[in-house]
Amino acid sequence: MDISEVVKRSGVSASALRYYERRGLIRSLTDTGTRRRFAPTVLDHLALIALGQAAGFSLDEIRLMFTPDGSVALDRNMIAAKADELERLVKRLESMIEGLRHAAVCPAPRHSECPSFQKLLRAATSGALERRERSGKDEAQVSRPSGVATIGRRKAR
Amino acid sequence: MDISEVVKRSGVSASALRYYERRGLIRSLTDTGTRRRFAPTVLDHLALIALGQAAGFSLDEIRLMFTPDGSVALDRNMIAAKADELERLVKRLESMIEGLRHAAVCPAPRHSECPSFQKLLRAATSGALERRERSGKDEAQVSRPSGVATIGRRKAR
DNA sequence: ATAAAAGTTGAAGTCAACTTCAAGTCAAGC
DNA sequence: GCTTGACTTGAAGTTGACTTCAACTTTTAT
Repeated sequence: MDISEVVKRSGVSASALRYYERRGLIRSLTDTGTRRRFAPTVLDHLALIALGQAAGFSLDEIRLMFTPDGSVALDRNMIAAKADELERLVKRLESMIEGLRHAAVCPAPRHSECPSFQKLLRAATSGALERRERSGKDEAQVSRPSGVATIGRRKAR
Repeated sequence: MDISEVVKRSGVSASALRYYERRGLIRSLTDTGTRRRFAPTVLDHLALIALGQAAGFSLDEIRLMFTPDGSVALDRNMIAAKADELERLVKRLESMIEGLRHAAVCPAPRHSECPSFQKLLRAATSGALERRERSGKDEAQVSRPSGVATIGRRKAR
């Protein structure tokens, strides 16, 4: 398959494919300068990459999921750790959702006077809640996507 | 309070405080060149900023939560929309966790032969799962934090 | 045969939220 | 009065995952 075929079938952009190749996540059968040709298995690889990203793995971590010959070899401890991590994240998000929903209907004239809101604030500042990141521009949908909190404190220094 | 006092009490770094001030999220009583003095209410502001960040709002969005005079004025529709968004995210994360847990114990010699894993892959590639971001270095904990998927497709353009 | 479309490369740009740096200012203790 | 140490500023650097650009080369269609 040529690159445009892979783009069509995978939904991954050509520049991302080239980037993945440079980073060692996928391979193509190519002499430099000529056009890339991909084996059909690249689609499976891209699927695993997408899965890994959705689960919160970095590209470096995802690369470890492939053996040098290109087959899949998941580190089960790594996977389980990520699942645990996601679970903790979900718990925090759930209390966050509850708090936000309350804030949206709270009858108190000022949120600073509402006990539930105070509790939310304390949960956000003390304890485990931390930085988050967010993506760039999105398209013409009404509701905008966003990123989500990470766990764990950053070092001051 | 001077800046070091705010750093101590809030846990927010001095450079972040200056950054927030430049971005218009907090205010200080200062003639340029001299040292910043913060009113005690800055701590409440910082708490709200931390909450907003944990919920996935950008700094620009968080700025909208403050009126020009510095009091809090939450847009309830915005809050409710964010709660909905987090809820969708949680649902996706939950199926992701389930899939990961399965992958970690799956008896199939190759994941590509496991039907549950196939299903996970399909869920990750087709449909709503998208890019994610992740934070920088973290401290000496065993398990590493990470970011999480966002919703919504980016334009090919 | 040739023009346009599609592909190639390395380098630089993007985004958000900060951090780090360099160079200078100010304040407090001895 | 002078050395620290805390603070100030604007500018530039960081991170991850890409995208965009400029300048070419290669196919494909006419």
